[in-house]
Amino acid sequence: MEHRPIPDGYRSVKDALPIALTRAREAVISHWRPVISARGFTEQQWRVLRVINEYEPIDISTLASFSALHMPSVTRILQSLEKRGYVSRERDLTDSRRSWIRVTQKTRKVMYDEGEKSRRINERIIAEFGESKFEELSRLLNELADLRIDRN
Amino acid sequence: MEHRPIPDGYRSVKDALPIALTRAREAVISHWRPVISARGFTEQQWRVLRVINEYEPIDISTLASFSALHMPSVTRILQSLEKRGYVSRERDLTDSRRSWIRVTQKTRKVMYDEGEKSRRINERIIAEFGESKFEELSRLLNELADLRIDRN
DNA sequence: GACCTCTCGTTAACTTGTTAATAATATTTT
DNA sequence: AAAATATTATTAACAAGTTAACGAGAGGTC
Repeated sequence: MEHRPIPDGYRSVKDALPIALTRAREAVISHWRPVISARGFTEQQWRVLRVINEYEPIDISTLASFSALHMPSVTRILQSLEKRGYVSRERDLTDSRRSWIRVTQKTRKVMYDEGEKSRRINERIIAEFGESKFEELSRLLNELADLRIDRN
Repeated sequence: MEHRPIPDGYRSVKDALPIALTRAREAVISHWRPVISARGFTEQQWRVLRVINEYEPIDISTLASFSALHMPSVTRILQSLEKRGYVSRERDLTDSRRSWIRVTQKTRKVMYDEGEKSRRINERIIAEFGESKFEELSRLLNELADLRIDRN
């Protein structure tokens, strides 16, 4: 593919931040996907299970926020996970709009079984990339995510 | 939401890199989405148009790679854009599996009309975040995306 | 030329992303 | 208390993400 000159004042599309973020995310996830899908979960389902496992009991809005998924996605994911026996829900007694979600024993077993493998994958990525660069990247990403810019 | 202690050796799920990347991406995109959707495009359609506009004529595999989208997505996006008159395609004469994609005059006009606004949004984000941090982040992201780790 | 293999792009099926609307319940206002 | 407003979660509709299969060409190999 030949590269043509870019008009002044423009940065090449390929250097756009969203594309760089997408590529980086894909590079990281690609190491986990085989493990996760071998267990019969999607990446997002796995994320939801990990968040519930860590913070249970948790309500659905908080779950969506912590796992960086939209509410409709979480609704669908929970329906699937509940049907398959990986999570349970319980209506709040004082506010019946709210549900409290928990993982089941079945999930705890899966988490325990995969824990070691996940940790190794994580450590290998960090080691290969460099721990200090990893920390620096995490810092920058969080800072960018928390940026508040007025839209005028 | 109360925070409970995390088992040893585990990093909190919320600190996972994919979630941080997703949040950062959302923070950036949220500034463009209103502008793009006001023009009747999705974020991905817009990305595809920008890539074609910059590299035309371009084949579909290269287009997918440059815009960080999967082939099936690009196929669907091109069908939609072609139907609406924003792109044209032409079969390669020597290899009839391949098509060459170009933008139409209609697209060039839209790009021209939105160019100034896009540039301002971009500059505001960079200014707010800090140009040196922006460059450092871009560097780290590209390096992470290009990491090759063996999967054993 | 017949066969095998590889590549380009599309289709299919299912899950998630995205936005808007909706139902049900809580809270606030008057 | 009645009415207006806000919050929690689900549903709906369409676009894109993901994986696998498929069709149609192109490129070797015999």
